[in-house]
Amino acid sequence: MTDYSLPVSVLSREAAEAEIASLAGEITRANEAYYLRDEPIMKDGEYDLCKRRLLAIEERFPELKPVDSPTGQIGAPLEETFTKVNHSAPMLSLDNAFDEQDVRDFDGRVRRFLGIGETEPIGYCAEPKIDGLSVSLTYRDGRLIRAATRGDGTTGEVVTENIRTIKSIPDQVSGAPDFMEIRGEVYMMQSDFLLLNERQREGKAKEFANPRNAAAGSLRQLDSNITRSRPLEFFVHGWGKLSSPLAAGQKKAINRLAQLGFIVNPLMVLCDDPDQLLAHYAVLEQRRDTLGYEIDGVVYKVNDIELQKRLGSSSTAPRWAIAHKFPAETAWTRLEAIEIQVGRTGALSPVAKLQPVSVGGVLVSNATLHNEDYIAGRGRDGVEIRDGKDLRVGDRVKIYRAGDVIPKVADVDIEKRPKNAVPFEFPDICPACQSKALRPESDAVRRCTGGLACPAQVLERLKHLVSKQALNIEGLGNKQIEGFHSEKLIVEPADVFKLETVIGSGENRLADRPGWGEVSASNLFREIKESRRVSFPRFLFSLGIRHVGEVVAERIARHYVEWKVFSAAIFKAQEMEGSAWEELNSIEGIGIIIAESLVAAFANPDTRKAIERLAQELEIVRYEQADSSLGGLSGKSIVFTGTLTQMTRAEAKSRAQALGARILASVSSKTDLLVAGAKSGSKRRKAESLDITILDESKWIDLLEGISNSQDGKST
DNA sequence: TATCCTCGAGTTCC
DNA sequence: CTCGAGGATA
Repeated sequence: MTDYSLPVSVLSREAAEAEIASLAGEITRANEAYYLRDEPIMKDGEYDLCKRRLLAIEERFPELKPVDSPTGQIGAPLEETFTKVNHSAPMLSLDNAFDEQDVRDFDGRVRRFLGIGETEPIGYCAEPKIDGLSVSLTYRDGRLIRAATRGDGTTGEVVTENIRTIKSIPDQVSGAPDFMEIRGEVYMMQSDFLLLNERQREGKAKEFANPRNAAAGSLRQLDSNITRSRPLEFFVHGWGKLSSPLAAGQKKAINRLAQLGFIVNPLMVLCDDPDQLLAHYAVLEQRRDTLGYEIDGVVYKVNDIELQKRLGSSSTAPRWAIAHKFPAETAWTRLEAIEIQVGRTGALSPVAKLQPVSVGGVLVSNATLHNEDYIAGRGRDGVEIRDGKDLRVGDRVKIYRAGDVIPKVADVDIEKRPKNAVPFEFPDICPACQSKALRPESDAVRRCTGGLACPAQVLERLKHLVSKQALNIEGLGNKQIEGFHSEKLIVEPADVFKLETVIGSGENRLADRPGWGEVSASNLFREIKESRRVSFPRFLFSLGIRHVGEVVAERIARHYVEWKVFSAAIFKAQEMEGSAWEELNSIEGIGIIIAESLVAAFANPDTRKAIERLAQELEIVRYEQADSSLGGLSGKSIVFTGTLTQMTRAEAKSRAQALGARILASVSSKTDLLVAGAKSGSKRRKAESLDITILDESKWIDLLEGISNSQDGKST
C-alpha cells in the first residue's frame, strides 16, 4: 500500500513519479474489479483518498501525468469519463397518450392483444410521471452494487458513487431477491432547485434551466462530493431483471419495494377502467402545482404482472404501459425564414428559423416543419392542420416542444400577418445540387433525384455511416466528416479506412493540422481501426439503404446469418431474376417495397462497387442470436396459419420470438414448424407436401408450457 | 381494401 | 419525438 503521509508540496520529483505509478495502478485495478466484475476490492473512502491524492500530485507535476491516467485526461469531455454498462434488461421508453381517446385506444389495444372482452375488468396502476432522470439500481444479496443512467436504453453510464449520496436510496436492503434491478426516477424538489440556483448565482456558476436539468447535471458530476451537496430525491417505479418475483401485481410489488426502504410516490392508485384513469389524471393535473416537484403526466400500467409478461414489448416500448402527458408549454414568436435541408435519402425537409424564444426554460430558434403540406396547413387526407392556416415568412407563430423535446409550430396568428406576406413556395429543385426534386403522387415528401451526384446526399450518407448506431467511429463527427469531405479526403465510404494511409504521416499529417494534435489524431486512427470489426446487421444498417433501418437490418441478418451468404444471394439476383427477391420477401416484416429497395441498391453498379470496396476494408462478423441459450425455440423457423383460440396471433408470435424463434410469413423448405389453427388452408397443404412438422393449437400450447416449465426460476 | 401496428427518417437543444 | 408509410391481417 502506498504511504500517504507526505504532503504533496514536499514530494520530490522521483517520489511523485513512483507514487503516480502506484496510485494509478491501484485505482485502475479497483475500477476494473468494481465496474467489470462487480466485486469491489477497495473501500469507498479509501478509493476516494487514492483518487484525490493522485489528482493532487498530477496537478503539481503535470508533465508526469500518464496519458491513460484514471483521473481522466485534461479537457476530456465529461461523458467520456463515465464507464458504460449494459442494462440487464433494456430500459425502454413509454408510448404517449395526449387525450382521452388515446387512453381508451390503449385499453382497447391491451384487450385485443390479450383477447379479453369489453366486459371483463383489467386493473391498471396509475402514478404521476416524474420529470427527472431514469436510473437503474442493481442489488446483489441486498447490497447496491451498481447504479446506471438510462443512456440509450441498452447501455447506460455507471454513476454508482453519485447515487450512493442520495439519502432516499438504500445502500443495503434485507429480505429482497438475491439479484434485483430496481428502476426509478431521480429528481429535485422545486424549492431545492431555487436554492441551488441562488447558490450557483452567488458562486458565479452557471444556473440551471429547470429542476430536471439541475438533477441531471448533479448526477453527472465526476466528483461525488459535489453530488452529495446537491439535494437529489428518488421515487421507485419499476424493475428490470429479478432473481425472484416481488409480487403478482404492479402495485403490490412496488409496495414491497417500499417495505425494503425505497420511496414510493404517494399518489399511486389502482384503477378498474379508463374512466377511473382519466379521473385520476384530472386530479393530478389540478394538484400539479402543489406537489413541490415537477411532473409531466401520468403513467398507466396494467397491474397484473402475468398480463404484463404476456403483452411484452415492441422494439421501443412495453405494450402494458403508457404515459398520459399534460399539455405542453407554448410561446409566441416570429417566423423569420423557412430553410430547406436535404437528408441522406434526398428528402427535402423544411425547417422554421425563428426569432429565438424561451419555451419551457429552453431557448428555441429552429422548429421542424415536416413537409410541404404541413406548411400549407393541410394534411395528406385533407385533414386540416392549424385549422387550415398556412405559414408565411413574417408570421407570428405559437411554438411548443413536442414531448418536451422537438420544437413545433402549433398555431399562427393570421391577424398579425404582415400585409406583404406571401404563401411559401416549396422549391422543386434541390437546393444542394439543382437536380429536379420530385414528389410522387402518393408521397408526402419531395426528394432530390440527384442520387450520388448530390453533394448533400453523399455527405449525409457518410455521416450516417460513421454514426453511433452504425460504425460508431468516435472522434469522426459531423464536423470532421464535413471537413474531410470538402478536402476530398473522404469521398466514398471506403475512404474512411484509407485516411491513416493518406494523412497518418508525411507532409500533410493530420496531427499537424489546426485543431488536431498527436493524441487526437492517434485516437481517431485507433477508433477507425477498432470499427473495422463490425457485426453483419450493423454493417447492413450503416449502408444507409432506404427502408433498411436497425430492425430490418437485424431481420435480414438473422435470416442470412453471414454477409457473404447475403451478398452472394443478392448479387446473383441481378442475373437470375427473382430468387433473392423471393427469399427476402419471405422474411417476416420484409415486403415488396423493402425487398425491391435492397435489390435496387445492389443492382446499381456504382453503389454495388462502393459497397464491395467498403466490405473489403472490414471484418464483418456473422450474426449471433442474442440470448440464444435461453430460447427453447432458438433458431427455429415458425409459420403460423389459421385461427387460434387460446391466444391471439400477435401474442403467439411474440411468445415464440421471445423463445428465440424466427417467424416467417410463408412456408418453404427452410421452415421448421407450422402452427396450424382452425381453418388452415394452403399453407397447411404446402407444409404437408414438404414434410414439415405441423402442430395444432393444443400441441402448440403444450410446447410453450413445456418450455416455460423447464425454464422456471431462471429469470423473470 | 381497410385497419392496425411497427419501423424509418426526419427533427432540437444541451 | 412525430409523421408517413410498409407490412400483416381480417
